[in-house]
Amino acid sequence: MDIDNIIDNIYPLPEKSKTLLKENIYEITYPKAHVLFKANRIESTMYFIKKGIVRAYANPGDEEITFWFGKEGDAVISMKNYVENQKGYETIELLESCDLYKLNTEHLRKLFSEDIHVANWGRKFAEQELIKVEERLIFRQCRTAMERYKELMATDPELLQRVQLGHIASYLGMTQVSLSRIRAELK
Amino acid sequence: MDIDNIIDNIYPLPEKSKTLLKENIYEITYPKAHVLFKANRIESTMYFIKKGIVRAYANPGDEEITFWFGKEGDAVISMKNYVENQKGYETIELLESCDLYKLNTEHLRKLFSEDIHVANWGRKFAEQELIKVEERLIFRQCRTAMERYKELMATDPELLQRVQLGHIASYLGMTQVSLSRIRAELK
DNA sequence: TTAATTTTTTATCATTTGTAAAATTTTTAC
DNA sequence: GTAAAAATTTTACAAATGATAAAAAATTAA
Repeated sequence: MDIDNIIDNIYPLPEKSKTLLKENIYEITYPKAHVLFKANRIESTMYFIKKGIVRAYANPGDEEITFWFGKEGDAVISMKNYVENQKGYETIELLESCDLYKLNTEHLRKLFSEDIHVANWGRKFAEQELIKVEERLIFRQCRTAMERYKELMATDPELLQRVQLGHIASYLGMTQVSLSRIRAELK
Repeated sequence: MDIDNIIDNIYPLPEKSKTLLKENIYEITYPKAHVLFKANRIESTMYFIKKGIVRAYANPGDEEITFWFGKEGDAVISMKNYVENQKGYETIELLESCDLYKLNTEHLRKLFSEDIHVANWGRKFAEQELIKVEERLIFRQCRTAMERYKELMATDPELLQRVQLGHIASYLGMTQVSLSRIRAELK
């Protein structure tokens, strides 16, 4: 998905504001397994995914907890980084080789304070992410592991094709063994 | 917590913008059990809590899923309502008699398009909510029911004093019986 | 206060999920 | 293509959690 579509899907910008925003964006390609954000670091970048798929995981203790997948059209940010300019709690790695649009968040913040259209674009962006996260939170609360898997199959079957099951299991809040058992039961 | 503090904690506004925003806000008190938002309705209000505590739940009728508690200083919105002007999925009810600040979201949207400071205030508001929701999402993923309960005790012990355990259990993704068992074990 | 209602706890048993280890399949590197 | 590594599935068993019912405790209302 190209950058004009990504920007306009969030909130259509007048040409002048869009130009200002795009001045600050360039394309870059990274190989599979590249790490975009490391936990406990302050970064001032964000990305949009032109092509590919990535995952975010937190690591409280030792056990990786995958809590997000991003694919074509999605924004990739480290939340604390983006919002508060503080150390992020997540690591984000590429699950496939990816074509990305990269932008500098300090520059973006400057535009927020100078251009009301970009400010509202940033507002819409946060609001849309907010809805997505809250819906995932509620969905996650759904009863059984089986129901959570079925729900994912229904809403995002593509994910199951593109991401290895260990990560899916973590994302769904169960062990890989549990997921495997559930899949066997559904055959 | 009074409205000036609530507004400024989100993002300090210049006096003129703050006046515009506050023109649109008034105080109101409702008794315990009053419902602020009903699921499947379009509303154009939001609230800030001056005093009291509320909960949001999805699935009214069927099995209620409590996914949020709000208390002094928190904003109360129905997400789909606020962001997309569409039917909300949650019901929000007062768990105590509450003093609230009420405002109209259509008026707020108008200010977003007219005043860059208010637009950035709205952006900051969404961003801060976003961090809170994502942190809850990750926290919810904590392995065992026991761990989730301990985590809540550590991060928000006050909640356990003010909210009945049935709601807490739902919030933590377990049955009330399970929660009771865990509490007994910890004595 | 007493009675009624709601909330919490306790007990039992069934089911689900986790742990560990081995077997199988798939992917990667040479 | 083959060997090594990684990912997935399977199995057996243990632990955690859920469902249900009923008792105890706490709260609310008359």
